[in-house]
Amino acid sequence: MQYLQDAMTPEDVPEEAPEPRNLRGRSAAHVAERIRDRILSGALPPGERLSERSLTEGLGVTRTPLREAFKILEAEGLLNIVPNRGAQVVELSSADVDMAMELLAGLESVAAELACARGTSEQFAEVAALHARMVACQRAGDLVGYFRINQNIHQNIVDCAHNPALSRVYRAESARVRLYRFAGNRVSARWSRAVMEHEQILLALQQRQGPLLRELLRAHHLNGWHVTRKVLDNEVQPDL
Amino acid sequence: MQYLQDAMTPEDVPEEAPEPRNLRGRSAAHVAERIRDRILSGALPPGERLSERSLTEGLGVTRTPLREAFKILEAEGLLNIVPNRGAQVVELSSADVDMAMELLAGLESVAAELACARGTSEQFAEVAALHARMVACQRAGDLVGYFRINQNIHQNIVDCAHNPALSRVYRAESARVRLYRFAGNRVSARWSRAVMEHEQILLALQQRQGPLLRELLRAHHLNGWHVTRKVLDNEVQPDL
DNA sequence: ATGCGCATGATTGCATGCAATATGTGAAAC
DNA sequence: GTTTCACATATTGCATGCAATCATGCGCAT
Repeated sequence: MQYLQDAMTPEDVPEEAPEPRNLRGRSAAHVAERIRDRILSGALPPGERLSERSLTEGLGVTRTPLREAFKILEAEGLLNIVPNRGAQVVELSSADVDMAMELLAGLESVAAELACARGTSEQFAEVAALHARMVACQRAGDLVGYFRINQNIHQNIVDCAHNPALSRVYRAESARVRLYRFAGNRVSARWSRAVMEHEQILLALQQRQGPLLRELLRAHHLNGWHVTRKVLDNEVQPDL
Repeated sequence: MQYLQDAMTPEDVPEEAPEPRNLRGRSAAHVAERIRDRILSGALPPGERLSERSLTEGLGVTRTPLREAFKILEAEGLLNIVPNRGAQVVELSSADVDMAMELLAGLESVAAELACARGTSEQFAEVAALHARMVACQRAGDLVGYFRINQNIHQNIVDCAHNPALSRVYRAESARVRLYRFAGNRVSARWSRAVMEHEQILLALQQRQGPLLRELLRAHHLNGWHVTRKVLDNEVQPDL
């Protein structure tokens, strides 16, 4: 299955918090974060085999914390570890992504009603501001910025539900399919429609119309994923 | 926060598949499974500190795979690892469990419509059979059996959605709160009502009435969790 | 040419050792 | 009696070494 090479650029990786000089006790987490960023940015593409030797040299740690990081990333669903044959970046089938998208849509629909019930107007304003920035990216033809902010908007809506467990699961599952997810946006016919849908979504959120928001998000997801799926299956030529 | 000491007895842990005699390459996963079982059975209670020494002796492995297992369980949300101070079983606050229950209810409501759309009648029969066994446990006063089968029924309904990602997330989140979740069932006044609700749920599932099933599951969850919460907060004396 | 078997080097899995940090204990000061 | 500090002990973090497994290349038979 195809995937989007450049869903995320290096600038997309938030610059890490000023690390404690000595990261004793945090090596594995630190390494996992570095590798996770490389996977999510596409620098380590699906199917890529991760050799312990090259990564220890690249990251300046020894094999023990590296192997611990592998276990973390495997638990997150980003790596497969095959005994005696090392780790490789998970490759998702079209069916896998279908299922993940269905789950994400479900999580968003759950979040919708909670967000309308509990989101603060500050949070809604934040979403609105992101939307404005996304439209600016669209106008400027900045695909990468558009993707990033789009992703951000959806996460922000989920966060409006004020349920950390929901936010955490959404974030993790979203990350798993990130590379596959946004290829549909390469079809620019979809762009303007997606922006319109987002405007409706924003309105429903601000007016706290939970059931409506739920349906809008569900429809938005289905629309977007339909297009994306066709691109991934090479039925439609992307505009690049 | 209180939790249920005996939500699961050792017999509850499915006897492991006949392991390959040599588990090279599977040590960490094996160890993680053993520790996970101990946490879910309550043998390792929330807050318990896990010393590497005692676990290596108890499990017959060395520290390297044990520490890898710790990382896996931390990623699953079952352990906290504090640098230089080892691992301990996660303790959830009342608010944490609230949020997790809200998420579980949401996941079930998403599953409901999918299950009605895609579940096979064999799967529905399986759920019905589990329900019958659960009622038998209720009549026999077998609390532990009742808890286990109840949990099983809910997982089975989710599995009817035929979405592996959804099933996986539901299983993981369900495990995280298992010890806290079923204390409400210790109030036997709740038992008969819960069984009645289950009968309605089963009916809606068999008749593939998605929206109805969704509402029934949501109500079932809210009812059950309300009672459980009061027990955990010591507002109601359990019947034990 | 093609496929198979085997030797050899590379890679992984895990045990162990050493350094850094935390913890426990008792003596001294107040 | 309580508190504080120093030291001894225990525990954790990570580097490294050895054994098991895998991958690669070559010779040999077909």
